[in-house]
Amino acid sequence: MIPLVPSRRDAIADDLRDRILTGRLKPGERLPSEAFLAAQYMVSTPTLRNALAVLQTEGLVEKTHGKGNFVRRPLHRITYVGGRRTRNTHSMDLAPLSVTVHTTRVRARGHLAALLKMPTGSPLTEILCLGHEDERPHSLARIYVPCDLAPAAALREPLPYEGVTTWLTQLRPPLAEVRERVSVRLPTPEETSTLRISSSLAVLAITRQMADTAGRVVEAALLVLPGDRADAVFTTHYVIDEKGSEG
Amino acid sequence: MIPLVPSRRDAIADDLRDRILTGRLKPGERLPSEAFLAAQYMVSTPTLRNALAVLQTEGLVEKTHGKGNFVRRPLHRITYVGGRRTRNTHSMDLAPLSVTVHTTRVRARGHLAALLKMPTGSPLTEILCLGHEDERPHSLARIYVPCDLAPAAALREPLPYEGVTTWLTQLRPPLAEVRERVSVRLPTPEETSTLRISSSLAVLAITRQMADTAGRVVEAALLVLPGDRADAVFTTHYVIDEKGSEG
DNA sequence: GAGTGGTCTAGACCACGAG
DNA sequence: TCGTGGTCTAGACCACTCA
Repeated sequence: MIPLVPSRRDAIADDLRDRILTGRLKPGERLPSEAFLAAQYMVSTPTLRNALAVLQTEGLVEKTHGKGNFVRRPLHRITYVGGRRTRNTHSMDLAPLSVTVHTTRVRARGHLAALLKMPTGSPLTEILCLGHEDERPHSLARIYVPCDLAPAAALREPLPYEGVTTWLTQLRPPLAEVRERVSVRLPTPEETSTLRISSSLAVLAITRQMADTAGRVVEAALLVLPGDRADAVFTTHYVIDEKGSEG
Repeated sequence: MIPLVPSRRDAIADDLRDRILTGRLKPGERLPSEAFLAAQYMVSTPTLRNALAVLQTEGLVEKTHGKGNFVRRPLHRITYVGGRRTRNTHSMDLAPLSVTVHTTRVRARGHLAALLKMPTGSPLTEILCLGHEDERPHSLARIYVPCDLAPAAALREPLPYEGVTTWLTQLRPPLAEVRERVSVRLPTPEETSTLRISSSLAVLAITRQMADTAGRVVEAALLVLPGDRADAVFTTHYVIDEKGSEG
């Protein structure tokens, strides 16, 4: 299974990775040009480029056309905390990030309508949250709320992210259930440019559905967390119960 | 952002993808040879191979050295259900799969010891579960249990997967908490060959920690679910409570 | 041995970024 | 304009599978 003669590409990728991880190539630093590196490793440019592609999908190298290849300044790893969205411990989603918020009016369509259990065309407030870590985009969240629960008038003026979440929790009825579906996929071209990530860097996509005690879906959210900088944690507590029901 | 002249590679990938998704190329079918396709699209072989690489990371094409390229027979999408591991609804993990189980004795080391909150070197029973869908490997689970909770003697003879899980739930004290950490990463070379997936197909890696009412970790599990065939769902219910404590 | 994919070469030409 | 990366070519040679 493991090739006896490791490919030149992998050997070069291993060497560069090592130079990055041990700090011999520093975050933000520009790598020598591809032509130079190719000469140094005595390979052709396509081979060297393949090696860089490996490091790019690992999130270690960032390529910029016309400028050069750079050691990626590692972003802080965020832990998305699922569930536990209560009055005290509300939404730790993107906590250590500075988040820019943009709200618009949209209409439910397709998948989104189904998530919210509303008919197609229902008016929604879309809250687009883009998390930044010192100017660099980190993660993305799109939150959808039925209009009657989030009057757009109140969102005309920009709010900080915390403001939005507390405002939302105040407005809506108490939650009874949060359902979060986690999947892995490649970013859409739009996400690739918004988050400035490689199109080959997989993301954690979380679809969150929150329902009140009446079973009404009061919020749907689509979260996009690039895999090189985010995990998600879910904790389930059990009520000790002879019948074995869930906690 | 979007190139005005789409690359030949992407155009070819788009065309082949379309032929696969519309069924003009059928699951399991062998594609024409790369040389033939290259001639057909009038590109060089590396360009054609790049197009196939795109489809490979999307999980649509499976390459086999010396045999050819095949349209991947899509595996059923599995939904891993987090939490809710109770007497009634126990472990739906790999439900529709046939699972082969292999148990061994190992010793806790590094990350694993920390997960189990046991000193390095503590004896463990490792239960290796490989889920199959008609002969093809699907997903992978490695479950670790302290030896006193899982006498290896009882596992000498092979058990079906359901047998193992019910046996485990019977043996151990009632659970109080399940903690699941979800992350995205590329498969290790070992996982690549075990699961027969492309090394560029990202996987959902779930680290599961189960504790009893005394806070003892009675199980740690490392689950590997290839991103093209698995999601995970977590549901949190709230106890309505004026103090806002969690459910 | 015939046919297949896997890797690599040594260039060419284009597109982008900065001065 | 110059240096950079992005894409592509037309082959070469090796490794694997199957008859």
